[in-house]
Amino acid sequence: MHPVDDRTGRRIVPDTSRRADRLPGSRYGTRPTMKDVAARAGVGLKTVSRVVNGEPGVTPDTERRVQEAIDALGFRRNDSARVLRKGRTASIGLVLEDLADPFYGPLSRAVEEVARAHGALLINGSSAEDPDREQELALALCARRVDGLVVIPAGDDHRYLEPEIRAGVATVFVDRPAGKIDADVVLSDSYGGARDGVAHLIAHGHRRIGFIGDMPRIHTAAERLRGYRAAMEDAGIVVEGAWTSLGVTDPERVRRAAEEMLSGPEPVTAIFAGNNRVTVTVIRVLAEQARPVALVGFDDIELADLLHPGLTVVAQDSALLGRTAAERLFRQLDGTLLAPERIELPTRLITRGSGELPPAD
Amino acid sequence: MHPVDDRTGRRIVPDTSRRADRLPGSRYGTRPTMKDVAARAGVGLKTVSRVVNGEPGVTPDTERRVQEAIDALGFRRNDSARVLRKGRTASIGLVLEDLADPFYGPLSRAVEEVARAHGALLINGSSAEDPDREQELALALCARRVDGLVVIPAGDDHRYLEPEIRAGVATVFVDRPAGKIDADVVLSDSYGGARDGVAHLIAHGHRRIGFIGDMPRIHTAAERLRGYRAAMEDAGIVVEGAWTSLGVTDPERVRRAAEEMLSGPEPVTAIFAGNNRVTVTVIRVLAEQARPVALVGFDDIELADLLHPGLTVVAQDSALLGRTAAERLFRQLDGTLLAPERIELPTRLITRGSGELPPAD
DNA sequence: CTGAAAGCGCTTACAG
DNA sequence: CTGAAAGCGCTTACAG
Repeated sequence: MHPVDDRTGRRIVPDTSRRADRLPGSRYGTRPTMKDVAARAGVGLKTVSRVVNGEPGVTPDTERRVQEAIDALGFRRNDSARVLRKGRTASIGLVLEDLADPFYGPLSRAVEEVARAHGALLINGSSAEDPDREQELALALCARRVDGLVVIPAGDDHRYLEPEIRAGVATVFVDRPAGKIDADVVLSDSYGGARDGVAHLIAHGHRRIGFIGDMPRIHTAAERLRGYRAAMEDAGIVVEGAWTSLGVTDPERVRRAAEEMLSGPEPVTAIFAGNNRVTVTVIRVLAEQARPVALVGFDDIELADLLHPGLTVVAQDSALLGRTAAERLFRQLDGTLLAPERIELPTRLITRGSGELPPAD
Repeated sequence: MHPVDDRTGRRIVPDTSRRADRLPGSRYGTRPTMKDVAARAGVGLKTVSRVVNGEPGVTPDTERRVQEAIDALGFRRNDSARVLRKGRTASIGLVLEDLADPFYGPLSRAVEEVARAHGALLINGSSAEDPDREQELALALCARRVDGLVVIPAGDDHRYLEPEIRAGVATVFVDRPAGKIDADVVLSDSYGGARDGVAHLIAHGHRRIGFIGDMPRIHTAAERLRGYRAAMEDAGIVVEGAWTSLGVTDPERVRRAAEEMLSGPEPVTAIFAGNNRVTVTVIRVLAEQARPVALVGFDDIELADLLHPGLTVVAQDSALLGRTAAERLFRQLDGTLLAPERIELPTRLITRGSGELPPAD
C-alpha cells in the first residue's frame, strides 16, 4: 500500500523513472525547425515546406529524404509561425458565463463541432457573469488574433469590440444581445417562452403566480419577466409586488424569495422559475411545502421527467443556439454576410405534471 | 411582427445598417502594427514596444505621444507574433471526451481557473471517445505550441506524444492513465469507489447484484468492474455471467442490459451503475419495474436527492480532478517537478435511499 | 532615454 | 523540380 496524504486523502505513488530526458530551458529552442530538417535532408527550406504541406512539385526521392529527416528529428510544424505569415489563425473564441453550467456545455460543444468542420480550434473562457472579465477575455482572444468570436454577454456595453470588428474579427452574440453595438445575435425567444409558460399556469386555474428570475440587468431575465407580465395582463390579473423577485441565482437568495412568496395570508399557488438554476432551488423548496404548488421552469433539466411530479418546462435548445451562432460566424468569415441580423429561436413547452397542478386553495 | 421561417420557426429581423464599414480581405493586413504606431508617434519601434508592455525608460511625454497614436489607430498587440519570439504561448490545451457531459463541465472550468491564475488561455476539444480524434486534437494543440496539455485519454497508446513531451510540452493525464508512456496522471479511485458501493449493497442484504459499465477498454470501466468483483468475492458471492454487462453507454444498450438482468427466474435485486450516463438510464428502467430494485451509481447527479427514492452514489469530485491536474501541469512548467506521479483522489459514498432498499425477494 | 538590427519559424512571390 | 530572399509582427541584445 502506498502512503496516503492525511490532509487530502490522496494516495501518492512516486514513479521510479526520471524526467531527466526532458530537455530544459526554452520551449522552442529544443524543437527542430524546417531549417533543421532542410539541413539534414540536404535540401532547401522551401522544399521542406512543400513536403510538410503536401504541395506538388517534389520528386518522390526528394520527398522520401525530407520525410526521413522529419521522422528522425521529430519535427512538427509550428502553426504559430505559420499563422503569423498566413493571416488567419484557424481558431475562434467563445466567451461564455460558466463552462460548468449544464446550459453551456452543449452550447460550447456545438460551437466546437462547427469550428472543427471548418478546421478551426476553439478557445473558450468563462466570464463568471462579470462584465470586466468578459471584456478582458474577449480582448485577450483578439490579441491572439482569433478569426472570430462568439460571445455570451455578461456586460451590456460592447463598444470595446468595435475596433476589433472593424479590423475583421467576425463576431456573433448568443443568448443575449450585444450592448450599444450593431452585431449578429442569436437568441431564444425568452419573452414568448415565458409568456407561454405563465399562460399555461393560468389555464390551469392559477391567478397568484410568482416569478423568480436572474438579475434584471441580464437581458433574458428582463425578457422573461416581460413575458410573465404580458401573460398576466392578458388574463386581466394585476401583478402584486410581492409576486416577483429578481436577483442573483444562488440557492440562498432564491430560497428566500420562494419562501416569502409562499408565506403570508395570500401565498402564490404557482411559481414560474426564470432559469435552470432557479428551478433547481425552487424544486427543493416546494418539496418541503405542505400543500402542492405548481411550477414551470425556463430551461429543461436532466431527469426532469423522473421527479414527482415531473417538471414542466419551457425548453430551449442550447446546442442549436451554439450551432446557429457558429455557422453564422463562419459565414461572416466567408464574406457571404452583409447585414447584422437578430435570429430568434423558438422555445418549447414540455408538460410533465408540475405545471398542471391545480391551485391548492 | 417579423416574418417567421416556416421550416425552422426562426424569426428573422434584418438589420437596417450595413456591414460595409468592415474592412475586407486579409485579417491582418487591415490592422495597425507597432510599426504604424511608431510612424505616427514619430518614435522607434522599440519605444512603442516599451509603452505597450509597460517597460520603464520612457519619458512621460514620449509615452503620451505613443499612447495617443495607439488610441487613434486602435492598435492591439499581436500576441501571436509576440509568442513566436518569446517561446511560451501562455496557453494550454485540454482534450476531453465531451464538453456537453456534465462530468466534464466542472473539470474544464477548474482547469480554466488554474490557467487563468497563471495568465494562460485554455484551448479545449472533445475527442468523442475516439482515439484517432484524441491524437489529432492533441497534436494540433502541440502544433499551436501550447505550453502544456491536459488529456483525458480516449485511446490507450500515447507514444505519439513522446516527441512533444521530450520537446518540452508539459503533459498531465486525467481520469484515466496514459497508455504506454510514463507521465503524470490524476485519477479518482475507481476501484475503491466501486468496491465500497457494491459492499454497501451487500451490507443491505443483496447477493444478486448487477454491474453495468462502459466499454471494457476504458480504464475506469475496467477498474470499477474489478472493484465490483472484489466486493462480491469478499462476501463469498460467485458472480454469474448474466450479472455483468460492459459496452457503450447509449440509452438503448444500457436499457437492454438492465432489462435482461431484471428478467428471468433469478433476476438481480440491485444494480451498480458504472457512470452517470448509465445511472440515468437505469433509473428510468427501474421506474418501470413492478418491484423495487436497489441502485448505486458511480458519479453524482444533479437533483439526485429529489428522486424517489433519493439516489445513492459513489461521488467523485470532477472539479478537483481538473484543478489537481492543472496545478501539476504548471508545476511541470515551473520546472519544479522531477518524477511523473500517479495521484489518486478518494471517492465518497453518499447514501440517499436507492442503495439502502432491501432485496425484493 | 531611445532606436537600428537581427531573429522567432514559417509562407509568399519570384527566379532559375 | 528546387531554392534564395523578403516578410508576417513582434522581442532580444546591443549600441548610442
